[in-house]
Amino acid sequence: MDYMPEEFDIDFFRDTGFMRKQCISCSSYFWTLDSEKKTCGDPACESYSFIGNSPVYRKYTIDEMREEFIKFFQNDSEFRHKFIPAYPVVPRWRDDVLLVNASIYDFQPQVTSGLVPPPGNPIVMSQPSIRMLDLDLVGKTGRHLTTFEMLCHDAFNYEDKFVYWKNETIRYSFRFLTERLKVDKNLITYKEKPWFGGGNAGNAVEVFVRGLEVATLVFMDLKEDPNGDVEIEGTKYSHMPLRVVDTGYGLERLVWLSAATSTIYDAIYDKTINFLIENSKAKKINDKIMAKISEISAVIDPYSEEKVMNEVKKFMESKKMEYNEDFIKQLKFLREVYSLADHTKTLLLMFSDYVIPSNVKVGYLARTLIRRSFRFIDDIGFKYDLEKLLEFQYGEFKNIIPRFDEKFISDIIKIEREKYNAVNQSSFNIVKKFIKDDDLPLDSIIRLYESYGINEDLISDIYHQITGKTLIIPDNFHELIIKNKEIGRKETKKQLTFPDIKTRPLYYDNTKILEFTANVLYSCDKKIILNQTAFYPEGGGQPYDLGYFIYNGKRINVLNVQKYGDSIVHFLDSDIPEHSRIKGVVDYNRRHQLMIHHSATHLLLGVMRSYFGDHVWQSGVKKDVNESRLDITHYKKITEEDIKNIEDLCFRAIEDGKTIRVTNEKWNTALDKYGFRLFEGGVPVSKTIRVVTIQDIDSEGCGGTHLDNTSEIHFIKIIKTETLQEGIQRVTFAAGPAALRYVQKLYNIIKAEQEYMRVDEDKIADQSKKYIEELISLRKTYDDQSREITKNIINNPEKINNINVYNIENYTNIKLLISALQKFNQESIVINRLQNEVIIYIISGQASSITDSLISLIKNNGIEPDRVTKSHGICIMNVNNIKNTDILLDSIKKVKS
RNA sequence: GGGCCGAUAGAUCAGCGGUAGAUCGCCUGCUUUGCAAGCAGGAGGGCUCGGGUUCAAAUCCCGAUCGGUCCA
Repeated sequence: MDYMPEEFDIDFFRDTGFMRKQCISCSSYFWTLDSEKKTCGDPACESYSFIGNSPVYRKYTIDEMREEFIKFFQNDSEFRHKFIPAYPVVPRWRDDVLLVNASIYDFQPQVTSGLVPPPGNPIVMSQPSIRMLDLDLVGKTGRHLTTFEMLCHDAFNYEDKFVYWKNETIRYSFRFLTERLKVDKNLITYKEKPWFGGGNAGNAVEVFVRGLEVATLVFMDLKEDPNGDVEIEGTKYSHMPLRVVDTGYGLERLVWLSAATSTIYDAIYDKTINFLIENSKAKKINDKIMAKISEISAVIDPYSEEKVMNEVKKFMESKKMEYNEDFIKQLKFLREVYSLADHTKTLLLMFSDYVIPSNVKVGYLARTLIRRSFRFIDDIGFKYDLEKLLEFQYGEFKNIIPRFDEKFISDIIKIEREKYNAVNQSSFNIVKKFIKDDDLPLDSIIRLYESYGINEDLISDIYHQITGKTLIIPDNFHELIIKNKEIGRKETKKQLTFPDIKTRPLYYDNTKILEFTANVLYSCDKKIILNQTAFYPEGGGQPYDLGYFIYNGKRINVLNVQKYGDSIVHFLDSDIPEHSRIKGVVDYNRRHQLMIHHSATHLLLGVMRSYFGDHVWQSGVKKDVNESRLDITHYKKITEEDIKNIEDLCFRAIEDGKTIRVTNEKWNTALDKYGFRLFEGGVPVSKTIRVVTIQDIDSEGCGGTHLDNTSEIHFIKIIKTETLQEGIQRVTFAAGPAALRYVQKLYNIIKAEQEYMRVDEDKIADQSKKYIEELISLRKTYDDQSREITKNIINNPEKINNINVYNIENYTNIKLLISALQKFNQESIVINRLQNEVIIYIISGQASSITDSLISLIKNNGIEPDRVTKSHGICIMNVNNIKNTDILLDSIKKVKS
C-alpha cells in the first residue's frame, strides 16, 4: 500500500487546520490541531493522560452514551443514518467464525461482497462483540474486556450510488467528539494505519483522545486477489467496486473517557463491582495504585505480569505504601471481581443466543468463562452463586441483552457446577499420580491439560499443595500445546472445473417432474451439463438423485449429480456427445423417499424445539434412503420417554395434514420475518432466500425438494439417539416407507427371538434376563467346583525324587492349579496331557533351579520341546509328538537339584 | 472433523499375564446412657461388550459401545 499523504489529504483536515506529523516515538503519521504535539496519541508512545482528568464534559453511563451516539447519527440533518438493532453474538449467518467480533461481521460476507444490499445506507448501530483472545488479561490491564459494544456508522458506496467516504466520516467523528462530548479539539489525534482482515483491506485512522484509542475508522476498498495490483505484507489485493466505510467506536472506552476512573471496569461495572465487594472478601484498592497499573499496562506491550508488578512495587515504595503479601492477595481478589463482572456479561449474551457449554467450539468458550467464574467466586468467597450474579448483571444490562431464559440458564449453571466440582475433585488424585519424587515434567503437565482438561493454574495449585514447592509453567505453555500437535491436514478434494453454464433446475418448478428432455451443452469424460434437469444435485444434506438418460435408444445410468456454481453436472456410466437431445428419467422411489426424509427432518426439528425449548438449533443433518439423522443442540440426554412423546407429536402433525410451502424472499425481508433461525441448515450464497415453511411448525431457508403436505410423511419412527458431543444430541430416524421397513425389520428380529425362546414377545426380556442370571450362577458353581478339584489334585501328588509331580489329563482350569502351586515354596511339575500335545509346567519353588538340567535330560531322551517359555519361576514346555509320558517321569527321577 | 485418556464392588480407585483387591459406604456383633468413634466379623463382582494372541487374559492386540478431555 502506498502511504501517500494524499490518502488523507481531505477537505475537512485542510479547512479545520489539521497538521500531518510523524510520531517521534513510533514514526507513524498522524493528524492534529496541536502544533506542540510530537507523538501520535498511542499510549505506547505517550501514555494515558485522561485518568482523573476527563476530557468529556460530563460522566456518562453505558446506556446514556449509546443513546447519545445513536441519536446523533440518526437525527443529524446532514446525513440521516438508519438505526439497525443489534445482531446476535453468535453469527449463524456465517460459518467461518464462532462469535461476532466486530460490527462489520454482521454484513460479511453477503453485504460486503455486493451480493445482498445492506439493511439501510448509511446505518448506525451498537453491536455487542465478544473477543476471547485476551481472556487472561481481563481484570489485569485495566482495559481488557471479553465483551464490548462496538458503535458504528457505516456507509456502503456502490459504483452507481455514493454515500460518503473519508472526508465525511472523519468530520463526523470529530463533530461527535467535540459537539456532543465537548472534547477539546486540540486533544483529538488521528493516526494513519493500514487495515486488513477477513480477506479485505484498506486505509484506516485510529482516533485517540488523551492517550486512549476511542475509535478506528476503516475505509475498506480492497479485496484479496492473487492477480491484484496492490500488495500489503505479501498479500495481493485489488480494488473493489463496493467501498465500505466501517467505523468502530468502543462504547465502553467512551464511557471510561467520560468517567476518567482508574480502570475501565470501574467506569462500566461500578454497581456490579460494589455488589461483589459487599458480599465477598474482596476490597477496593487505592485509586492511585490502580490508575498506575492501567497506565503501566498500556505502555508495556505485550503485557508482562513481572514487569508491571515491578513498576507497581517501585511506585508504591516511592509513595511510602507497603507492597506485601496482603496487597498481592487483595489485588488478586479485585482482579477477580473485575473479571467476574466482565465474564458474566459475556455469558448473558451467549445464553441469550442459547449457547450450550460444551467441549467444542463456542460452547467451549462459554464453559471456559463459566469455569473461570466458578473459580473466582470460590476464591473471593462470594456469598451467592453464579446464577444470582447473572441475574444482577441482567438487571444492569437489560437494554442490550435480548433475553434471560431463566429455566435454561438455571439448568445450565446447575449442570456446569456439578461437572466443575467433579473435575476439581478428581484432578487432585490425577495430578498426584503424575508427580514422581516431587517432580512434574513438562510432558506430564501437557498430558494433564490435554487428556484430563486440568488447566495449568489448577495443576500448579495442586502441585504446591502436595509438594510445597512452586511449579514453573512456561509462559508459552499454550503455544507449546499447539506445536505439540501434528497439524492434521485435510485432504483437499481435487477441484473439478467446468465451463460456466447455467442449468435450469426443473425440480424447483415442480418436484413431480420426473421425466424431461434436455440438450447436452457440455460433455467431457462421462460428465455432462444440460440446459435443464430434474435431477437434484447433492446439497443441503439431501443426496443426489439417481436415474438414467435415454440416448440413441440406449439407457445410460446417472451415477452422481453435483452442483458447481450455476452448473449442474451429471456423472454417467458412459459418454453422451455434446449437442445431443436426450430424455432423462429420475428414479422416483429414491427421490420420493428422500423428499419424505427431508420434510420429516424439518417437522422433527420444529417439534423438538417446541418440546425441549428455544435452545434447540439444528447443528447437522444427513438424509439418506433407509434412515436419516438430525443433530440438535440440547444439553441433556434424550430419554425413552422423550422419544415416545416426540413421535406422538410428529404423528399428530402428520394427521393434521399441515401444508408445506416454498417461497422465495429477499434477504433482508426474510431476515425481518423469520430471524436468524432461517440459517439453521446453512447459509445460502444468493440474493434471495428459498424459505420452506411447515404450517405452524417451522420455517427454514432450504434448497431441498419437499412434499406439499405433512400427511405424505405417513409416520416417523425414531431409531436411535446418542450424544454426539456435549450439548449435541443426534436423532436417527426413518419416515414413510423407510419407517415401515424399519418396523418390519424389528418385527422379524422379535419373531425370531420369540421362536427361539419359545415365549410370547412381551416375555422375551424377562426370559433373557432369567437365562443370563442362570448362566452367571452356573459359572459360579463351575468355578467353585474347579477350585475343589484343584485342591484335590494338589493334595495328592506323585512324589518323584522329592518333587511333587501331577500327571493329569485334559485339565482346562490350569490357571487355578498353577497359581495355587506357586504359593507353595516347593518344586512341582505338572504334566498336562491334551488332545494333541503335552504341556509341562515346572514350578521351581524359591531357591531351586532344576529346570535347566531337566530340559537337557528330556532332550537326551530324544524329546525335543516345541517351545520353552520361562517366566516368574515357571517354565512351560510344549511338546507335540509324545505318546507316553513315562520318559518324562524317568527324566524327573534322574534330576539332581 | 482430528488427537489423547478412561470403563474393575453402591461410591472413589488400585491391580496391568498366574485364586478379584483397598478405602469409604452397607449389614451383624462387641464397647457406649445415646451419638460420633473404636474393635471383630460379614454381605456385595457378566472386571462394559465382541473377536484375537497365549498353556493361562481383568491385564496384551483389534473392533464396538459409552464417558472424559484438548485442538481445529
